[in-house]
Amino acid sequence: MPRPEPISRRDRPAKPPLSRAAILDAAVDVVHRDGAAALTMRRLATELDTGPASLYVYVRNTTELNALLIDRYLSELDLSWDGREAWRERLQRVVDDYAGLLASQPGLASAALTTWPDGPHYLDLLELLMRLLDAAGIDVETAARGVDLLLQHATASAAEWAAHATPAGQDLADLTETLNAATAERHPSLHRAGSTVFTSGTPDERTRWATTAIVNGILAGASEHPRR
Amino acid sequence: MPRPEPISRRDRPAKPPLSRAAILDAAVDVVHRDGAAALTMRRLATELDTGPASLYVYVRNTTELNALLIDRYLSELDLSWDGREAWRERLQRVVDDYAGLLASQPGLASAALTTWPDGPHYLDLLELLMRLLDAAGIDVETAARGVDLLLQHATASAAEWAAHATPAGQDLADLTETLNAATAERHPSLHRAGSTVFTSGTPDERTRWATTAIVNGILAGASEHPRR
DNA sequence: ACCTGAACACCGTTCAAGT
DNA sequence: ACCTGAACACCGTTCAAGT
Repeated sequence: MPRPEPISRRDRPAKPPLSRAAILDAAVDVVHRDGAAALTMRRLATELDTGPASLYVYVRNTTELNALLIDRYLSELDLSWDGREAWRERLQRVVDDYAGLLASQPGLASAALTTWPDGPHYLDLLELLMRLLDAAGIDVETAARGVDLLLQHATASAAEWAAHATPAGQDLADLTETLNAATAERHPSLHRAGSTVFTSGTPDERTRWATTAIVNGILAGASEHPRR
Repeated sequence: MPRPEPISRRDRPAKPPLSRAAILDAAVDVVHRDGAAALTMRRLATELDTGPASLYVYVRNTTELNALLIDRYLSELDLSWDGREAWRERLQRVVDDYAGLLASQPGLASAALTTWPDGPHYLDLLELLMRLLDAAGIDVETAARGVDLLLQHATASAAEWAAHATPAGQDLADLTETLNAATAERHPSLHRAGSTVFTSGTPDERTRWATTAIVNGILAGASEHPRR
């Protein structure tokens, strides 16, 4: 009896050896197909045709996996600045881009909130932001705090945006309903403001407004130490 | 044979009937004893001496549970303002308090990020913030956006703080290490700034700085629409 | 040395069946 | 009508055992 031909490479590609890079590639595939929420150690192991335990040889834990993945996604962003575009415009754009990137895959943002992305592209992002704030005439210490705040804002916005887009999340109607409970007696300011003030405008526009406010705040004497 | 005495109430209190309130009480107990990360539907059911399915009669899902719980915790905060304390000071204090509250129980903050707290005390918080920004001379629409941003900041700060305090989280050393990879060629600004700029100061102090910056940003002509 | 099967200790949510 | 046992479809992580 003839030994059966091995299945051709084309039909069933040879199982590639595991490596950090191979794991990250598979992670990108999973996120692309089923969203970041589907990216679990077990799912990733299935994808790589192995058991979950094998991944732990290359990745310390889920947190580290997420940190690596975000850096990987960051590589798709334009993080250059020729110095000709006004710093304000460039800053607005990179913050928008970063928030958009994190929001593009539900779950990526919430990972970014509890994880410092770790890798060369994240450094590129930090470098760009520091350059822009330096161009704005802001001293290094203040700039570092500003970068922190801007990234926090971008990440949190993306997380909120993503959370309310999932089926388990609440939607805007819930908040409006809550606000309708505001009475003229106990909550006069809210009552006067109406139940839609907190939800007017597009999420995009609201995020841009906030970014502008933060930048203005950094410029407006934020180098002073806050009073207790 | 005499029927055994029923176990006395003192030894084994009568199983109270389920209700939203009873569930929330048990949730507070669980969080108090084992932290917000331990608050799961199953754990809560065990606590209430029933099966997890029973909870779904009173609470739609985990998201709603968290929303209710945060409001419950909010009731412990002082949300009054007599108008004598300067608005800036009062604002700083309530934001600090809110962030502290969310950070006090690991997991509460990350719930708040993806969940609008729902209940009377959350309305009290919104009311106070709107009053304070009104006292600062800010128009209603801008104030609403400002409140949004301030709460986002408080929540995100608490989430970060809590995340890095858990065993699974990264610690500051990781970020410093990442920054050490910045070279004078590719990342001159970072290289110049040094690897500790992003981690200098206490988390508390950094959060206060950011709050001040945001307030200044709201004041500093943030009522203009941002340029595209 | 490198890799992994199987186990441990969990999850949220649903639904058919009981009282 | 109200409640729930049991099941469904998952998790992250560890470690003893295999190649």
